[in-house]
Amino acid sequence: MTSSVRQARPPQPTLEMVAEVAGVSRATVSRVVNGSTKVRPGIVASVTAAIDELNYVPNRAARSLASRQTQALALVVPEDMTRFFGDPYFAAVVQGITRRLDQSDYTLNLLVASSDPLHKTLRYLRSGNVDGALIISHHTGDDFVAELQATMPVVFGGRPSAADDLEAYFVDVDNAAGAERGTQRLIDIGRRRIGSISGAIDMPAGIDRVTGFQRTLDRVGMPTDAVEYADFTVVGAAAATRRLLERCPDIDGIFVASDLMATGAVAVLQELGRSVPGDIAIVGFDDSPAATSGPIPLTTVHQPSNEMGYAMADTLLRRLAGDEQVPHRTIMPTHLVLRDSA
Amino acid sequence: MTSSVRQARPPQPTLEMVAEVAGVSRATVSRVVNGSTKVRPGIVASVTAAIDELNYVPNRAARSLASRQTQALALVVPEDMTRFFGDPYFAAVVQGITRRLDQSDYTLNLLVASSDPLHKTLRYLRSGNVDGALIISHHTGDDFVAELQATMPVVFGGRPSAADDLEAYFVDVDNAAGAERGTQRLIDIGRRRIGSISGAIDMPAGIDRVTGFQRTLDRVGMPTDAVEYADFTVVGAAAATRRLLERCPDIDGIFVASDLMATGAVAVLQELGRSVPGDIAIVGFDDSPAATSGPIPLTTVHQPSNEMGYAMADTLLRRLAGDEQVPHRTIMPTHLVLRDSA
DNA sequence: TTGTACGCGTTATCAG
DNA sequence: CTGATAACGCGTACAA
Repeated sequence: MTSSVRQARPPQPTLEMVAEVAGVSRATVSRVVNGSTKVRPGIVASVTAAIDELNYVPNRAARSLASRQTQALALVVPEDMTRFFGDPYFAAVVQGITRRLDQSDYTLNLLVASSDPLHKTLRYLRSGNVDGALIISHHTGDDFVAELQATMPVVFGGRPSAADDLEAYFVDVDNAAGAERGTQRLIDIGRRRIGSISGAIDMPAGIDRVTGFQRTLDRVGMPTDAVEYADFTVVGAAAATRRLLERCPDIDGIFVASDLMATGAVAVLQELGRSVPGDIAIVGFDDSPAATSGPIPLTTVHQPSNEMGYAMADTLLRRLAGDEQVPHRTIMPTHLVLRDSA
Repeated sequence: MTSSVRQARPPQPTLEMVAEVAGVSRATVSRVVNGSTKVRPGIVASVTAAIDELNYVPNRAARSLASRQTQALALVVPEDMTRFFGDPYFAAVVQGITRRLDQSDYTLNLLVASSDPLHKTLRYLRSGNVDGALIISHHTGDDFVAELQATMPVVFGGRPSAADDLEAYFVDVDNAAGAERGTQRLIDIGRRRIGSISGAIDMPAGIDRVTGFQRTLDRVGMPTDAVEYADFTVVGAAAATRRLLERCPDIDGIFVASDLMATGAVAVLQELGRSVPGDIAIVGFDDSPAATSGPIPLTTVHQPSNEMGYAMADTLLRRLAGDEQVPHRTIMPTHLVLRDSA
C-alpha cells in the first residue's frame, strides 16, 4: 500500500487563481497585494476576500525574480558555531538586529561559518538570496569581504580591518578608549603591576583594546609588557592567564578584552589560589551576561551590543532605501560598570 | 557631488551571457552547471572557462521558480532570542544540523521567533522560501505546525504534542526513561525526600520528564508531590527552587529537568546555605556545557543533542530525496553521567 | 549530444 | 482605475 506519490501536496494558490476567483486581472490582484492606493475599494474588498478564501501567499522566488529584490538580509558571522553560541556578545547583537528588522518587512538569514564553508556562504550570498549583508566578527584574513562589497550593500559590526575599502559602512565603539577606561580603573584602585589578556589580534577590536591598554600604562610610566594574546574564547583566555602568571607572578591587576574571557581568567585564578579582587583585580569588556554569570560579578567596560546591532540593521535598511545621508561610521559610547572584581 | 545612481552595481552575469561567451546555447550551459554527463568534454571545458571568466553564479530565484525547489531548509524555533541563545542545548542541536547539511547542497535558514512574529515566520515559510522545515522546542499551543505540515515536509526535534498528526516525523529520546535514570540515582545514593524542578509543561519533553520522575518514586513508594513547575530557564528554575524549599524544607535531592535550570537551582541553594551535594543532591538533564560551567560539575542525564540535530536533518533530507523508507520516529539513547552534584 | 521553445509566478510598462 | 503583455533567469520536454 505504498503510495509513491507522497509529494502530492496541495499546490500553493497563485496570483492567477486569486484573480479568477475575484473576477479581475492578475495585475489588479498584484496591486492589492502590494497596497496600491489606486484600486477601487469595492475591488479591493473582493480581492482581499479571494485571497483569504484561497489562503494565498505570494511566491518569493517569482517576486524577487521580477522585482530584483528579496526583502531579506544576511548576517554573516565568520566563526565556528561554538564560538558564536558561546559568547553572549553575539546574542545581544543578533537581538538588536532583529529588533530593528521586526519593524520592517525584511527577514534575516543567519550565516555562521568559518573558513571551510565560507565559499559556500559566498555563493549563497551572490546568488541573489539577499539584498544586503551585515558582517560581524570579521577577521583580517577574510578576503571574501571585498568581493561581497562589490556585489551588495554591506554594513560591518566593528571597524573593518585597515586593508578594506575606506568607503565601508560600520558601527563600532571606540575600543581603545574603552580599554583605557578599564585599565585606568585598575590604576585608580592602586594596582601597580597590571597585565592584559587580549582578544584575537587578527581583529580590529582585539588590536584596539591592546592599544588602549598600553597607551594608558605608558601615560603613567608603567610597563606594558604583561600582555598575553588570546582569541576571545574561554579556553584561550585560561591558557593565556596561566602564561601571564608564570611570566609575571607579581601581577595584581588584569584587563581582559572580553567578559567571556574574563570568566576563564577568574576560574584559573581561583584554581591557583589567587583571590579576586584581593590578590588580582579584574576588569572585563562588553558588559555581557557573562559578566554576572560567574562566581564574582565583573567590573567591566560596557558597550551597547544590542544597540549596535540595531544601528547596524538601521544603517543597512536606510542604504537599501536609497538614503544618501547615511553616515559611514557610527561610533557608540562605552562606560565603566563597577562591580566586585575591581 | 552627490551621485544619485549609487546603486549602479555591476549586474550579475546570467546563463545567457555565459552561453554567449562559450559559444553555446543557454540549455547547454544549464546542463554543465547542473552536472549533466551528456555534454561533450570539450564543450564542458569551454563552458566552465566562461563561467570562471564571468564569475557566474546561478540566480536562486530564477532557479527555484523553474525547478520548484529552493535547496534551503528552515529551522523553526518558537522561542525568544534570549532563550534560544541562553540554553546551550540549542547550540548543540544546531551544530548537529549544520554538520549534516554541510555534506549536502542545502542551506539552513534559522527562524527564531515567539508568538508575535510567528505569523510572519509562517508567511515566510509558505511563500516558498524553503523545501522543508525542522521544528524544535515546539509548544502545545503552537497551532501553526499543522498548517505547515500540510505545506511541506516537516521533522520535529522532540515528539510533537499529542494533538498533532500521528504521521509526524520526529527525533527524540525517551524522556521519561531518562528522567527515571536520573531520579533513580538520587534514590541510589540514599536520598529520602526527593523533589523535582520541571521544564515547561506545555512541551512534551517537560511533561515526560515529570512523568518519569514520578513513576520512579511511585515504584519505591516515595511521595511524588515535591514538584515545582518551571519553564526551562534559569530564572524560572531559581524561583521554582525557592518555592520547593519553602514547601518542602526537608528536601535532600532534586531532579532538575535541564542542566541550565540546574545551574539556577544550585545558585539558589548556595545562596540559602545548603550545600550540594551534601545537603541536597542535584541531577540535571541534557549533559550540555551548562552542566560543567557552574561551580559544581553536575551529575546529569546525557542526551545526544548534537546527534539528534544530525538525525533530524538527515531524516528531512531523505524525505526530500523521496526516500519512502524513512522511519517516522527516531529514538536515541540516554545515559547517566556521574559528576559531583549527586 | 545540442538547441528551440515554453513555462514557473510576479512585477512593471503601457494602453485604454 | 484596470487589463494585456513583456520581462525576470533558469529548467526541461521536445525536436533536431
